[in-house]
Amino acid sequence: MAQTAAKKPSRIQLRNRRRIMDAALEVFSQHGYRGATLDQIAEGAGMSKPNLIYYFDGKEAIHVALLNALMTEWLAPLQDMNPGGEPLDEILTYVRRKMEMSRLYPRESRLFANEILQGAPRMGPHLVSGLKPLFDEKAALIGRWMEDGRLAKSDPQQLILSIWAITQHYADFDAQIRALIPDEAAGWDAANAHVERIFRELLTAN
Amino acid sequence: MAQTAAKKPSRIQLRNRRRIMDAALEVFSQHGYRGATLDQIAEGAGMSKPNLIYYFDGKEAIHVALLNALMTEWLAPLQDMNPGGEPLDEILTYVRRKMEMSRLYPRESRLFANEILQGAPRMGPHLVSGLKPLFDEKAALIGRWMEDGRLAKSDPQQLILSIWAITQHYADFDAQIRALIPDEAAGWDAANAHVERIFRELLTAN
DNA sequence: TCGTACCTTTACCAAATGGTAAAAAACACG
DNA sequence: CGTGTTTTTTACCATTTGGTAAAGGTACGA
Repeated sequence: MAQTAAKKPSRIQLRNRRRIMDAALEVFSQHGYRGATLDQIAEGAGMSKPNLIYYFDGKEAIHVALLNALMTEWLAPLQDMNPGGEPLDEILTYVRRKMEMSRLYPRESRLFANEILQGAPRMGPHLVSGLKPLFDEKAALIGRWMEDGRLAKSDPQQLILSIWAITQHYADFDAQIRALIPDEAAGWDAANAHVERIFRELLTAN
Repeated sequence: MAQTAAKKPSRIQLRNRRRIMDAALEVFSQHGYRGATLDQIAEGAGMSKPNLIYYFDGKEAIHVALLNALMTEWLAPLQDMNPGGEPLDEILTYVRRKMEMSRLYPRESRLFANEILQGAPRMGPHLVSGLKPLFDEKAALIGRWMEDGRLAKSDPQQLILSIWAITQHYADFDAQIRALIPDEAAGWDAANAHVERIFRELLTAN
């Protein structure tokens, strides 16, 4: 049972698992859970299907492993929002980092979007146990900043949602955006400027 | 060939096609294209699978029919943005109508999101031929309003994108939102207020 | 009421898909 | 080397799934 991994993982194991996760991210993010096939993932990972199964208990196990790994990295920018910092800076920095993630890691964003779109069937608990505490903590922090008059008042929870909505949109709806704005040149610059402007105006309203 | 529909569709045909589209919307929006099965749709429509195929040429034909129907209704609010109206009102009305659509027709929003997420494989042409002209027209309109000093200046294309991002997020990421903000009571009121505030601040910035 | 066109069901099918069994190959290491 | 363990391959399999063939019902105008 390579999966239980109570022992030390061998070099080969490490390499192949990484390959699998990589290929799986590609396939799952592009086709969704049910649209992805083990054959596609196996081909992407450069190994046979039974060999996949040797490293992961099955299709669902791969997907869950991906989501788990994703969750951790994904939350870092929010986690880094510093209660001791300058409120506007902290939030705009968060916004910028989210934009950067959408630009650099669109597959991860789409994997997540796919899962949520379908009702988070393999992630519901994770949302509540992993994301919600952080969400509540940071919403409370922002709320305090607003109370202290360091930011224009608005609904902190809604604020976070709208940051997610706008920033992730650039990754998730990339196909649409490219169809509507074919000019790729200043694409990300215009997007970054606009998004920053939105939240700056909102948070510094008189 | 019931599908070519060069004749008058009978009562039964009308009724059954509507049933199928309804069931298909439910299934496709929840599971994505490949995750949906004809059996599920057939069951939802209350008929046998071969009977489905009698009314539509196949799985893909149903999906395409859905997307086509969706496109038309979906564009109405943007189409209604009136060049003769008061700019801020026109845009905020558009925002409100989009929020209303997310609240009332989340399945349609998710169907669309699913298709875009996967690269718009069955919709690419439609985006360019149907959506892009309208997008360009309205972006130009908003641009003129800004030039005339009737709205705070920003990037009109990005503005429209951000309206879509935020409003559709409430439908597409509903599962996440409900996990994070279980209090359903003032959910839509808070969302509506926040979203309106965002765009009001942006468009009336000094 | 009869015929015809429309609608529905029953019985299938080929391909795809997630997964298994077991033998063969590669490897680690004393 | 030789031997026990890890990794990979080959050959399958049961189920699911999109779709078809063809016969049986049903509505409805003449």
